[in-house]
Amino acid sequence: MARTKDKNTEEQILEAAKNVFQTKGMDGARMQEIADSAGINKAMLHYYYRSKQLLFEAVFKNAFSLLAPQLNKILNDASSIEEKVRNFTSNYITFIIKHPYLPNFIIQELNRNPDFILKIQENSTLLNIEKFKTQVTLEVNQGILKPTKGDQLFINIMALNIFPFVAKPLIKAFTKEDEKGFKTLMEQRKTEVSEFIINSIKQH
Amino acid sequence: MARTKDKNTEEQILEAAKNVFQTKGMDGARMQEIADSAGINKAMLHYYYRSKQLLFEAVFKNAFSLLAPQLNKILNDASSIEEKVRNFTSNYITFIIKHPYLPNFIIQELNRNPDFILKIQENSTLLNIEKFKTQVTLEVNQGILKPTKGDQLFINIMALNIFPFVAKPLIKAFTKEDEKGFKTLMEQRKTEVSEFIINSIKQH
DNA sequence: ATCTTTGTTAACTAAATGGTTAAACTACAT
DNA sequence: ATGTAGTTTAACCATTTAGTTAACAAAGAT
Repeated sequence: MARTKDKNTEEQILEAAKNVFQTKGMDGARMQEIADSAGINKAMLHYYYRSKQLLFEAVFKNAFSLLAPQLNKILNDASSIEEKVRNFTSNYITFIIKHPYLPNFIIQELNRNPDFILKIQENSTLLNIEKFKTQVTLEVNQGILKPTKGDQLFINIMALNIFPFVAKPLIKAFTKEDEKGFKTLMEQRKTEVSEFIINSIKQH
Repeated sequence: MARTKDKNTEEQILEAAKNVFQTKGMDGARMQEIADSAGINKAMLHYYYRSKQLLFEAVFKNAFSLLAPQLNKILNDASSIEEKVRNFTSNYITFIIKHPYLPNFIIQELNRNPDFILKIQENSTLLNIEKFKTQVTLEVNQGILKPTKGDQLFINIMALNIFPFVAKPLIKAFTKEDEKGFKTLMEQRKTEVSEFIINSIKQH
């Protein structure tokens, strides 16, 4: 019985591969587990994607292209720094609660193989903080912000938004919160984090 | 020729295992590579540590026991929140520059197997932020700090200090800095981060 | 109807990998 | 010098794993 289901096999594989790679990583993932999870024969993985490496790259690019527009908002839209911080923080945390394994997956795999970032930089022109830095300098000169280094501010925004999800097990251990308590903390952060940042950089 | 060198074999293995596990992770590490790196026969790994799992756990506990005193400073010493933030930030960044793979290793492996944290919680009484939270509440009531949630402040301090090292490849890509430029950014952060935090929470 | 292309499977292969074993070597106590 | 306990090695083993193959099924195209 040929699987003439609504979804085509190639997409089923990608979906299954996403789940396995994002939870186990490249080294921990097994082709057999991906096949089982997709409900198909292992040979199909190679039929559609040739090798584990290529299947992994398909998953990775997919993940990154999901994340990129989120980051783009803070780098390249027209609003003020304060608005950007507020919007980004709220949107990003909402986004990650929907895709909990994403940031950890990307960071882990980039550390394993930093060359991956080169492949990504070819495909997307973003990943450039120059515009953001210029805007920070401008708002500092206009007296809107206290003296602030654009690159450090960018790092701080990323850190405050992304880190809690990456270090989730650590944070749960320290705060003694369960899954529900952790989620509450993260919901709080949608506004807490932007207040924290704005408080620090806004000229009063 | 028996290796009657100054360092005993067991320590040589642990040192080699540390290097391999911390860069490749549990799944990516190979026992043969650890043996080669230690300059000894693979059977010795099992002679001294029985299994890959146990060798890994020895490395992990070692890594964590190196990190714990750092975190302890901010949780359990007697200074004010402002002093704690300043000292911790400067000390922690210095510490991590010396042990660059450590935070990523711990975070990656805790995500792979969150139960590890249980084993650690048995051995060390630390990992408790209650004292820190009480102190924050106290300083808020004394009018030293603006209204601030202790647990969120703790997360923010961790995030700002640890994240840049965990996400190093991403940050290098965004800021277009090379290794040297990255290190300069991190050196700046020894004071930048504490200013950023103090600015945000201190009552003026 | 049958030929061809595409999709799918079970069985197989070669290499890698964690772990074992039996023999050999070292140092030291007697 | 010899026995003994601890240490080290080369060779081996069983299993896992990514990848291949050859045969088979489905569905259009002619």
